[in-house]
Amino acid sequence: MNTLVNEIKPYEFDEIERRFQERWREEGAFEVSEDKSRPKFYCLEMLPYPSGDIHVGHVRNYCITDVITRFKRMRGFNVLHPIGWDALGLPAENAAIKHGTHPETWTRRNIAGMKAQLQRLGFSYAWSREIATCDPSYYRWNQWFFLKMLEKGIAYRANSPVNWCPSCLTVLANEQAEGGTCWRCNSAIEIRDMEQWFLRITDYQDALLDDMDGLSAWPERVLQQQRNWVGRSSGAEASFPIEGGGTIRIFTTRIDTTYGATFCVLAPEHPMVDTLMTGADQSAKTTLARLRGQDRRARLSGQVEKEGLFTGRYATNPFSGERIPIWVANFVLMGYGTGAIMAVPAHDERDFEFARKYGLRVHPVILPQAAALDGATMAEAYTGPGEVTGSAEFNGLSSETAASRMTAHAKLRAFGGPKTAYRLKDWLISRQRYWGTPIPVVYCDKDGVVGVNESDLPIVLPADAPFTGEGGNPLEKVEAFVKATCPRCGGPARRETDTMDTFVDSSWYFYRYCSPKAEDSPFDKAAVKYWFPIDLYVGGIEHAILHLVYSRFWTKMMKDLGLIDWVEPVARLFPQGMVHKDGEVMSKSKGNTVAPDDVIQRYGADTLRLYILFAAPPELSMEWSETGIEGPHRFLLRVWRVVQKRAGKGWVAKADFRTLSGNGATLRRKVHQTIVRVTGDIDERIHLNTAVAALMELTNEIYRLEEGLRGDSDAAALSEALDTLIVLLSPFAPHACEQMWLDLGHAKSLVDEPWPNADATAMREIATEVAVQVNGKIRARVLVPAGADDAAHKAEALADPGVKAHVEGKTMVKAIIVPGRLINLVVK
RNA sequence: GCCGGAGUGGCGGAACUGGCAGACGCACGGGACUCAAAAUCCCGCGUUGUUCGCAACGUGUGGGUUCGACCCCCACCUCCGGCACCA
Repeated sequence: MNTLVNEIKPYEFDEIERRFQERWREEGAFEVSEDKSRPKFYCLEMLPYPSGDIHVGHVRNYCITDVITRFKRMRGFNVLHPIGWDALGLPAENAAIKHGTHPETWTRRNIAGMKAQLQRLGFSYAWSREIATCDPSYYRWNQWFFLKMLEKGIAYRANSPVNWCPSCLTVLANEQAEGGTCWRCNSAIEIRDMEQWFLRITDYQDALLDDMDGLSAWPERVLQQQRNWVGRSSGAEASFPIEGGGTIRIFTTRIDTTYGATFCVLAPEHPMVDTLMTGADQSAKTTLARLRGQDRRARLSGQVEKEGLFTGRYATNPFSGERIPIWVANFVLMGYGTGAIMAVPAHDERDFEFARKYGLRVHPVILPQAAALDGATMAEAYTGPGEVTGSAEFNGLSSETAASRMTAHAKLRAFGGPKTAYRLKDWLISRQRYWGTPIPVVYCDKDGVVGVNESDLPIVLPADAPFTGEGGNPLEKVEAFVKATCPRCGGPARRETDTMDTFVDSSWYFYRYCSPKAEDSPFDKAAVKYWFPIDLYVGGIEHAILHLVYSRFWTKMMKDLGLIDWVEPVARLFPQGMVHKDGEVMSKSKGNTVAPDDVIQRYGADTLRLYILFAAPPELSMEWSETGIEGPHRFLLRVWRVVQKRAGKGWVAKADFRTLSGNGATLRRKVHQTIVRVTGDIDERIHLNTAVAALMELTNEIYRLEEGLRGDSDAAALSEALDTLIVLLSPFAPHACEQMWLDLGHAKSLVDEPWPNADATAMREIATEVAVQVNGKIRARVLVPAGADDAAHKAEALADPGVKAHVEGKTMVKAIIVPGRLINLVVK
């Protein structure tokens, strides 16, 4: 019978965790107000979609923010750490159709379940600020914003070719149909001409790019993706007169090559094509129809072979006066620039490929490094800069100079001028589905499209819509909803049944957290001014474009509405890595998820938190391993045991550490070095894995030295070590630490315990081990007293027998000495 | 093709500003405790050679700069992410 084992209180994590979770909840431990006496810290995580169950992949996101917020709070910050639910959206409606329930029932049930899961993990949320975007008290402000934007012309209705997902039965924004597939279900997108609601995000395209200069704490890869997405390119426009009347407007980034244009190309969808080809024969018309019918996805990705046809018509190059044929071809896209180009095969790869296929003339006008090019024989286009040739008065200029002179010339002669093209399109926000924010407008026979009165908000989703999955938007079938009166003339009107894209909801939710109960405005201006900007935003990299571009746009738009006076919502963005299992990203659709509940049952929430943070740096993907979790669990048990050995023996007041020596001093040095490491790892670098490693090292050191500690000073050093270990560990494993803190004799909760400062004196070493190199190779390690000068370092090195052997009989060229670290003796 | 990021033991990873490569953990091997097992504790753990003192090699490959390179430069290979017929 081992009596020692019986003396130690067992680590009953389930009981401990539930008890402290209950206490934090009762005390409202993480509720905050706009306390101006302390510096604020707003830490945000991307609000989850209540899909049903969370898996450990989600948990990772919340573990990172939880450690940081608990740490910041202990450092004296007034920390806002809110949570909410991105509760509108398609899966709820699909579930309703499948199971015969209501989307709201499904959503509320999922929220309740997921909330319980999050609480079981002990996350430090300000629960009183919880929001759900499906609450009319939330989405009424979506409607309010919409009315403001409608007034300012930022929201508008237009007929245009839009992306239609035949599986989700709704239109999608450009961003959500990238590559021609639906972002949600991957179905191939169809293009339909429909009248839809748009937000004029293109008004902000330059601001979205230029304001990035202020986003120095955003990862470059995210900025790069957003830059690509906005796709700004500077060039020029020019008109090419058509023989027999009209002009073709083209966009180019290489106006310096205009004298080399040997044909023009229009996109098959270009509005002028039909007119130009009125007289064309049947086979040409058949070809055109085929080009128009080609798979848009394949065309966009360049996987379709270049194909085109001659219209039979000619245009005139406005610079050279040259007569060039007009073609229609599938490689020119209607959605970019003007949908028409001047083709310069000698200096553009695509034009070159097309010209060679159809035997069109290749005419070089740029000389690479003054070498001549032959249009008949060149094997590929020359796309670099060079000296302009064959271009009348522009000959001899560099391509750069020629471009600006020719742009000016075009402007002077009124056939063109400078022009910037963008890839970004306006944000299409209407959706033909029920479970979203109703767009607050009515259609009146007399007044047309009219926004509802602000006093009529919110326009609430009717509870009695039929979810059959057939016959379009369920809202259309609710007579009481559709029937409306015109706010302008009071006559009969039909209510809009389209709802908003759910990305509207998530574009400004982080403002709502500042005053979630505000009733006569989307948020309280003073509260928002106090908390903004968001100091740290943690979430998945998959939102680099969609959510983060929309959010930045929304903030800029709100500034123009006079609601705020800044242009960027997020100071620092931290995209966390994904959790993988069996080499694949963990996800519901892959069926490889691990539920936190099972892990908590076996090891406890504290172990789960520690493991997730220890296994990999937060920004890298981590592989979930069933055996790896044993390490952090054993670590926690080791801490528990060494604490329990001292528990109940009373807290030892700080002794006079100046007399400390031997093991006590060694321990104390380690303690204070650990404070420096853990603080830096959490605060600046967010390298939480190495912070945990440092705490493991400290624990190992306590175990190593514990038995050799003697006397009051040593006891005080041990007491300080245990206290510090628990405080530093508490953001990672808060429940166990709260318990151990009590066991060590403290009365108050750790939640507001001040974070320790390192004592520089304690960290000072008496003597340091210094590496000795001879000609760059390590030959020995010698002990050098702290603060020793170069000569003393050198003397210690030369006294070492191992070093002597490598130096003897040779001439000392020089000695490089890095005090306290390294000595390198260079000999010949 | 273009733009980012990365490549370190059997594995996850560490090395912060050019200064002791492999911290911390997993797995594995050995030992203690035990009737036994689990748990725990201790020791070992890059490769090769070894007279057990050490020695040589070693951070994707090849070169370079430097007293000194995982770190900087040049060329290349591989992997991951993004963009891609954007004129």
